[in-house]
Amino acid sequence: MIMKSKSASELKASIHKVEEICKSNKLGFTDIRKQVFEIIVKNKKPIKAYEILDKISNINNKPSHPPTVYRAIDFLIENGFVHKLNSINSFVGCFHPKAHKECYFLICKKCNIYQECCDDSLKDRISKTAIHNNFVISNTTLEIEGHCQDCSQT
Amino acid sequence: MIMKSKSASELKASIHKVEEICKSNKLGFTDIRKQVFEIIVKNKKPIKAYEILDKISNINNKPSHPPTVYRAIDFLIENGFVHKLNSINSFVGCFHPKAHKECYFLICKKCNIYQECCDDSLKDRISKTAIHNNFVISNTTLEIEGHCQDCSQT
DNA sequence: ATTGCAATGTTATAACATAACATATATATT
DNA sequence: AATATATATGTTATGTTATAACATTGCAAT
Repeated sequence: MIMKSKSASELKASIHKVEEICKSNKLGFTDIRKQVFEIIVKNKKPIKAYEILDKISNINNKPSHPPTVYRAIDFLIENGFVHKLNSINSFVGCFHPKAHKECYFLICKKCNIYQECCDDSLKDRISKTAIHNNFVISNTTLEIEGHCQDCSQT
Repeated sequence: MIMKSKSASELKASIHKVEEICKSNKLGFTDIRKQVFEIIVKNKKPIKAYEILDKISNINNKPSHPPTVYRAIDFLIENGFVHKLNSINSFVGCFHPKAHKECYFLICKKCNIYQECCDDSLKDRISKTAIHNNFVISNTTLEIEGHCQDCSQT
């Protein structure tokens, strides 16, 4: 399943869902965590930590510091609300928080828009590959860089 | 196909093969590039840029600088002789230079040994996923982190 | 020999991330 | 309510990873 960008309503739903999950799991969805989460999910492209830092500083009219942002990001990743794209040191919101641990991404080098792609057969193959090697997976990074349809048709 | 570590002869063969490829493609396999390549392939684990920097400095008995190492790494990656593991900011030699563009990796968090894993059916699935999304791949990062067989049996 | 090009040297700094410790805020316990 | 405990945040400093920019070298082609 593929989505290219979130609509306003999807966005709201996404934020609401995370709030619910936090409430029912007694996770502190504090102001900063909420701010960071919203900044990430509202951004159309993967966003970098220091971009988040700037935005947070603006929102609160006072300079924030890197640890503040990175701690919030850690919390959000740990709970499956956002993902890190290692190949571009950037962060994206998860489309299906708690629905899965692993996400796979298509990242367009030109427009930078990403697509979260949770292909079951792909997931299955990766899992089989691990089993075949007696390997116990804790975390998978699959980032496919290239050009999306729009950007290929130059 | 999976390999856990290179034997001494595999190592030699690997270095020789790269030399041959460079010769026949008129690529300048200069001293520094060769040094960096050997450091990477001889290392049992993925190695970091600044570790390479230290080793280069020692070998040549004079301090080298980051750009020297990063340029050599760029050259080696461009030509498919080494890979970068984005999830751990480290570099590994490629077992099959020029035989393929993409490699997939199992990375043990405990012993740090990696396995290069060129599973065709996995390759195939990734390719199908891209096609299904009208996405043209230029580069794929698949890094599976977890525990290898030895380290699981604690 | 001089021009052009590829590679390297060198200095500085940008970009990304965390350690360590202080302070505050919330929650639970008595 | 007072105290203890844990969780979260503030703050300073620094560690780690990577590149920009420009100077220099060495070699090859005309």
